Amino acid sequence: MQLIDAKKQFVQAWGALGSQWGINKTMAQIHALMMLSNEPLSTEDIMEQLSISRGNANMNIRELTDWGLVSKVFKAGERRDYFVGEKDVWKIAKQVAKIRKTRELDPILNLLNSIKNLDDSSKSEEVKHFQKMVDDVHKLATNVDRLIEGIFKAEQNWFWDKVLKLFAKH
Amino acid sequence: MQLIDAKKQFVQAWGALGSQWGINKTMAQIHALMMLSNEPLSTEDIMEQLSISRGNANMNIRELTDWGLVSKVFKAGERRDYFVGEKDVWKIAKQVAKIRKTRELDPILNLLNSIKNLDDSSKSEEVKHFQKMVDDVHKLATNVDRLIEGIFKAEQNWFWDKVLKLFAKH
DNA sequence: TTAAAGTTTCAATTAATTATGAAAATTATC
DNA sequence: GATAATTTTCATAATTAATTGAAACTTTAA
Repeated sequence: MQLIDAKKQFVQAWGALGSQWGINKTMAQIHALMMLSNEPLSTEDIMEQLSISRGNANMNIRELTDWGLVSKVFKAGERRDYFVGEKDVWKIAKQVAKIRKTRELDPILNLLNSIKNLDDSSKSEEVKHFQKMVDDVHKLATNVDRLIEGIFKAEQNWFWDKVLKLFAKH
Repeated sequence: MQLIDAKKQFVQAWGALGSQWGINKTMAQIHALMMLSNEPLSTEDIMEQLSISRGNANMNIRELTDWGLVSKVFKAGERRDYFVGEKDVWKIAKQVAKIRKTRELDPILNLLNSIKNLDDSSKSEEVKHFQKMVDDVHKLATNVDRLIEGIFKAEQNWFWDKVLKLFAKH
């Protein structure tokens, strides 16, 4: 396989993966391009390589910048903006986890807290079951929350070494 | 708060969470209803509680059944189908992980394998960088794969006990 | 200061996804 | 085996999400 084809396949697959996880396809594809490129890319480069409009490119580059996965760089003697993507996949994963935790997990934890105390003190089976389910979900969500917090602090090698060892015996 | 409002909020939040992770909102809401209900629910019940059409209800119940999160039950003397949802949140999480691993992670791993060997033996910086990135992503994906495999085998308490202990010192 | 280059915005359009509902198919009951 | 109840299918409609492209805005440098 040629480099150019391999790149295309990677970009395409990254876009598809993003879509399946609620991330705009174009955003994921731009991210893929940025990961694969040694050199900073301009908006023009991205428009060309993905055959997309200027507005689309601009908006998704901004979104990636907001996520902290891409940053602007200045090229000497060049007027236009160039961008580079974070290349460390562990950092990328952590960053995505951090953002999604804040946006999605934290609100769910708040909601679960607020609904677990009902006025209804009837202790009916229905109420008891509801409270048990909410509590179970809350416990799992809290554990996931702590796991993510742990990941933020951990080093990649340390983390995988420890985690994978856990399962080695089984 | 009253039970009925708390349920509504939970169902609504579960739907929103699903949407953000590439799962049809209605499918997630039906799943929420099923989790919260002690009793089996019929298609009619679901149509009524979520104000959705029969076709929509039917399709999403089937999808949940395919995911192994809901099963059909027979009610004595009743002609229509009733459904119950899995109530064990750990099992639910494992099942979702299993399905998404198969559908999404495994294909990505295959792709990464197939693109890492290029005809281009030029050892240009460009080729080297590409191969390094693909390799890094592949390593991370493989570790995630193993983590999920481990989760399948582990018991909930054992798993969280071990994992959370890992981070206790830090 | 101005005009050319580059960037951003956003209303309008297009594309993709979901939902509807009625007809067809299936299943149970008499 | 006719019919009534229920489920499934799927073409079409509705909704939601993504994209375009041109105008407005900003920056640079002559």
